[in-house]
Amino acid sequence: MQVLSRSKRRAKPRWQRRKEARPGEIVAAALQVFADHGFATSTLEEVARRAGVTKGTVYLYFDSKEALLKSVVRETIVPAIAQGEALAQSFTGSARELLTQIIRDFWRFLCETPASALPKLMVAEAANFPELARFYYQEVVSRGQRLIGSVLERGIKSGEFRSIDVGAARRLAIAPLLHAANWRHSFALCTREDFDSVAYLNQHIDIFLRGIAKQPD
Amino acid sequence: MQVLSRSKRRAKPRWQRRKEARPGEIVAAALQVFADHGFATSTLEEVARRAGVTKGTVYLYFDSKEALLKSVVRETIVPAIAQGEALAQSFTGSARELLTQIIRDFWRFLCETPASALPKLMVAEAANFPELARFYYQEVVSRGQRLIGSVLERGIKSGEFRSIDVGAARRLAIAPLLHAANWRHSFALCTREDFDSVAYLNQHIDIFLRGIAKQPD
Amino acid sequence: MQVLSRSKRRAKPRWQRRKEARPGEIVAAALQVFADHGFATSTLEEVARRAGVTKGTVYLYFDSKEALLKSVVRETIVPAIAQGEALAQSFTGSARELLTQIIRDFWRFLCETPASALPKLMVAEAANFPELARFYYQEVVSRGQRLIGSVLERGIKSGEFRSIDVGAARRLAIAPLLHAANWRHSFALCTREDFDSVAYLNQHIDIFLRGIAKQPD
Amino acid sequence: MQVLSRSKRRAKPRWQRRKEARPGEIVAAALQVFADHGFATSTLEEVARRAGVTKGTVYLYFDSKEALLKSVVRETIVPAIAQGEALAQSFTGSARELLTQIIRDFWRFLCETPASALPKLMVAEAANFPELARFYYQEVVSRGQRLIGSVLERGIKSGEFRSIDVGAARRLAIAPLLHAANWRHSFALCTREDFDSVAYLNQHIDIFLRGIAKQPD
DNA sequence: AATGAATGAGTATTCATTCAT
DNA sequence: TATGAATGAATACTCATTCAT
Repeated sequence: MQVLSRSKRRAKPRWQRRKEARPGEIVAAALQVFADHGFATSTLEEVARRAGVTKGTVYLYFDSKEALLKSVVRETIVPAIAQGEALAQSFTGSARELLTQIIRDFWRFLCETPASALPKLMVAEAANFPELARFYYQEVVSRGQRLIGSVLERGIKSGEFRSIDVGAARRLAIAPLLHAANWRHSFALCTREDFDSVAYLNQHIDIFLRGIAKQPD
Repeated sequence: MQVLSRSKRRAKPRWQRRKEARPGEIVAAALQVFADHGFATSTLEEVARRAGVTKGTVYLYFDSKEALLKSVVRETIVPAIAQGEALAQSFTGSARELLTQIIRDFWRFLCETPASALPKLMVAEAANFPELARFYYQEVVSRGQRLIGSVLERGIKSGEFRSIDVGAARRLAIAPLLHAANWRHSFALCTREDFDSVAYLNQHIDIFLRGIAKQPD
Repeated sequence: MQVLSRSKRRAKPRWQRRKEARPGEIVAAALQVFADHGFATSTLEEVARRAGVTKGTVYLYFDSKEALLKSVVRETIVPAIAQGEALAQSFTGSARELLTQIIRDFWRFLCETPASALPKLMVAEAANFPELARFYYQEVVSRGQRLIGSVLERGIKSGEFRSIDVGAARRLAIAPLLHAANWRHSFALCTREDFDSVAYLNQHIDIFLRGIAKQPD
Repeated sequence: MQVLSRSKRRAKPRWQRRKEARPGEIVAAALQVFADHGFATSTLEEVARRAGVTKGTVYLYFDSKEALLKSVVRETIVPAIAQGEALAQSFTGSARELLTQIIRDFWRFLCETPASALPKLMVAEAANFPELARFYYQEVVSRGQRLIGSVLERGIKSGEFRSIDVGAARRLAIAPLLHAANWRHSFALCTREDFDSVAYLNQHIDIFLRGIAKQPD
């Protein structure tokens, strides 16, 4: 009797209780799916399938499709910016080196993690979800701009950089990276043209640093 | 008598017959609507309303929502690239001046016409409409890259520019413009932060030209 | 001046005034189209195209799609029944010969004219257009039944036929013809199986006459 | 407390979960609705309503309206033909008796089950759905014809029947039954004329058997 | 008399969301 | 906790019908 009931309970559990692991898996799946099709075109069915659960389960952890998107944005971004800020605080070398470092870190983050899809997603959905856009703007864009801006100012003060318009330049430092991330999630899918990302990044850093340098190399 | 003649020359006919004007108006309306909500979220109802017609009329001129998107892309883009190419051919000044000119022209096109929404649209929908993406890539992106690339090479030959990686640099010349266009159609909607586009463009040209210059200014 | 205005008026008349011919052509086209796709699935666009006019012209002569169907039924059927009735009145031979003649005439009418599509059409649409069905029932079905019935009764009186149930038998005389017409407009389209209609008709007449004959042949 | 428990065991749950029962109910409802209005004119809304579900539920079980029609045809027909074939195999009496039996069985099937709508449906939609028509032709019409044909041949060999054209005669044996089924779903709806189906069937069997008999009764 | 551009009501289909199991 | 059957609102698309030309 015992044995039977045991084998019944254990042989094939209809589902697993994994309260802790689920949300993260679902968010990861959602990021992928949203990246592939865009938010509106993605179905929760596919998100669920990729997370290895069913539609209903998604609603166990997220209130709505939009809430899921918010979580995707939040969770994918949170770890990234703070790291850059910490680096800037503790860094002792030249502004030039710091800027290079930050750009490379951001690049690695953008290229080597699934986060590369976020810029595309946010640009596409900002108009549809203003609140989310504002959150992203404040927690990511704005902080990122301040970070880059502070480094530029540090370099101007130290005499490494020319006295440039920091408000514009901090955007210019990042724009090529966002462009590359967008590319990867759009035209890269339909061309075999190679985007040599290492050369591209080096070129950007090289041109940008020369462009803002006080003394020519 | 009065009544009859009155009803006969009605003050406002229910609709007008404007075969030539319609398609253009619908495309223009569609560009706006798609720019605002993205393709998937836009309804043909709203496109029609904004074009001053009814849904049925849209289908008189376009086979499907997707076909409408294609027309939007085609008609908004075609006139732009050719103009740049013509300029490059006829230009007699320095590469530096030509590059500046092309970037400014492109900027004006991107900022002062509704075309500014296209980069966002294409990045968002490329994965969903590979054929359209390929068209855009070939007719716009690729031609634009070749154009910029040829100017860079001209400058390298003439000794104005350093011997840079043209494949990467031609992207870097444009990336900030695309970034600004995307910004305008996303975060600009939910921040009051001013994006001083004139300063931004000048700064980009300045930094980029210094960055690729052979002799420091 | 005169010449010019003349050549203008005559060179290419935008359309022809053919008030008399149009309705018939449209009805004929409609019968074909309805026969091919059924009533609901047919579009007035196609009817018009096949009649060599445009949609608007159809509405010049017919109030609605349904009215067009009515005209199709009326015009295709009216000439047929009366002819049979006339034959019966003037016929002087045996009932057997008369029945054979009527069946063969009806068969020819059903096989050699576009009318063969009508039984299918009426069966399919009777529920949707009760008034039309009633009209068809009264003007075609009922009259046809009475005609056949009278011939059968004539034969019973004359001792050629057994004393059969005329109400049923008059249907049985016609059913195989209707079946063949339906076949032609349905399964015949998707099978290469040959339907030898001559043998089929002869067989029917042969079996039916033997079946109702008083004296075996 | 009361309120809570009340709301908890609600008297009537908004819907029931009946995965097994649904498809059959929907198919049954669809057959009725299609029979009433024809395929094109029927709405899934009405099918759903008659099945006691909502539109969405129909799509849970059937891919499209057309797929639903296919299921209707398949499920309504499958059980019918095989029964006749089995009878023919095991039957030991005369061909005459067997033929009578098969015709009566088919008649009962056609009159006492919802299947009576199928001939009308198939004739009406064959042109629009050739693949479905082919399926129906092969699985129903063709098998039915072979069945009747084999009985006729058996009777010819045994000397019960004359040496008739079997290809035509097997159709003639069935045509009156199909005609009656069509009648029921068309003109029967708009006439009060009584179709005495028992007398009709008996008359058909009587006439047909006499018509093919070798020796007159 | 004829056209065909414009309309707008109607419907199949999808999918986020709910909830009985 | 997990499922997935059931819902119903939303929308692309069609086409009979109208009417300005």
